[in-house]
Amino acid sequence: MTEIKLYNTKTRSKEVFAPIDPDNVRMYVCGPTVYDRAHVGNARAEVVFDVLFRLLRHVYGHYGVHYVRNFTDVDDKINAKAAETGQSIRDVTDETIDWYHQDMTAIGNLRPTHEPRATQYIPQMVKMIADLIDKGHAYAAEGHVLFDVNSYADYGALSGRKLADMRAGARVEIADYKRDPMDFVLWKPSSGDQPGWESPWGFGRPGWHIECSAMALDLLGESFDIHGGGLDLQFPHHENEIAQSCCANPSGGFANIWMHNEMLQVEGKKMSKSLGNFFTVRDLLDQGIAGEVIRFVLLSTHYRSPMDWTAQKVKHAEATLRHWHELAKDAQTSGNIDQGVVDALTQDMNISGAMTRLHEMAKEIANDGGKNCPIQRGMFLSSINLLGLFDGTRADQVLSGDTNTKLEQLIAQLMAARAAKDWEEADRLKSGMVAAGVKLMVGKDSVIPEITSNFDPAKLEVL
RNA sequence: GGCGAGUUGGCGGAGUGGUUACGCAGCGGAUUGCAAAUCCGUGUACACCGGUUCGAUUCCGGUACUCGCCUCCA
Repeated sequence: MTEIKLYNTKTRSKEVFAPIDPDNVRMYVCGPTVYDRAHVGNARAEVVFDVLFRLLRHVYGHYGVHYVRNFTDVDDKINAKAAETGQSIRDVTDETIDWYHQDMTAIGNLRPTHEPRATQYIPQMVKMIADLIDKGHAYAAEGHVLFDVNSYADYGALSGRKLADMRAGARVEIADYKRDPMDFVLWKPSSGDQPGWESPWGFGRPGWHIECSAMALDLLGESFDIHGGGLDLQFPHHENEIAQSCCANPSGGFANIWMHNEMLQVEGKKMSKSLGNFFTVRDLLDQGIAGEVIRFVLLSTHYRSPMDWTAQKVKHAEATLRHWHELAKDAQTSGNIDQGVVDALTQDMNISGAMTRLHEMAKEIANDGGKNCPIQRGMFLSSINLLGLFDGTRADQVLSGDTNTKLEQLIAQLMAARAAKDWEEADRLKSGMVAAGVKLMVGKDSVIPEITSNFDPAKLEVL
């Protein structure tokens, strides 16, 4: 059995991954709050854990891995969005979930095995909250139910914080009904226009943190293997999840390995709406950047290092993928994956190392003039697939039928001009297509077009 | 204020106690109607100051700088 090493935030070290049940490997990753399009930062986390999902499946078998990624579909941001657009809350969440699936598919992410919606798990949350009250870890006050952080000695262990330090931070809401400023909400009252459910503590809605604890318990059990998410969720979200789950089910232990991906910046700066460098996956796709290119860029930096999204990286990713597509053309996936690629991934997801191996394989194939054995090329393709790289949208798939026809026409003209040694006409067609954002690889008897991110179909029409 | 991360050749970006990462760009060459693409060759870098060591970019301590989280945000 291939041995996987993963960095565990909880122990701050790389550990050999030993699943509780190798026939039922369980992973939970915090999913989006569904009020708007996924941005590139969201995408980074999803891509990272998607590669882990693929690796786990490779090692433990396709049906032996259970990956849960939730949708938070009850949240004040959603309420605000609904009020703003005049849509119902359900319409907002349904539409956003649909967008999310489209965007994730475009960048080559597999669907997790379970995608629970928080609103489907209200009874489980209520039960867990009641359980916490029974066990003396939570208390009701003025329609709220709060978790008593002082009742859990290990509170702060994941993020390495002490309660006293946290209070000194003093950026939490201090309410009269809280016994400690750090106590956080498990249940809060809803007024008429807010979404709510009946509960022993009145009509209300769950706090954010309890959602994940309840869904993880229901779908994966009291203990499971991996819990993932962005580093910004480490505190307070994951800290609170641990407190809730470990207090409700002390013998379970909750997640064994905690994994956090680092944050994403854009051109050296924090991505923010005010700086104007905030963009969604959809924005990039609309700019003609292929989904697999987005994925490649997101995978090019180790998941535990901060990464910078730059236009230059997009260009490099396009060039590399173009090359790889050319080499893997007509290859059949064999399911045989290069051991070097797998080995790199088993070292705490050293995707750069895997890419290096792919570059080596590309060189071996290219050196053979493209006439090498199908087994080698099949392995190349299968290895690329392990990273999910050819699964997203490709640049040449975003073309409309009309554009494709026009492009084929122009290429036929170019070939004819070359055959007739009409260099003037050939140059005119060639430079025109290049100006439209089509990269041309002209061989002796063929011309292969590749669409770049600058592609503008309108410029083809005038040729 | 609290917690944490990082500093690698022109750029991106892995990794290691002693041997070439890799990619891109550049340079030289092959090929080519011209380009592009492709192929061959080519680069000896690890912030600074100490310490440990036969030997450190790689371990330990410190300095400087950068960055992130702690606040809705992955």
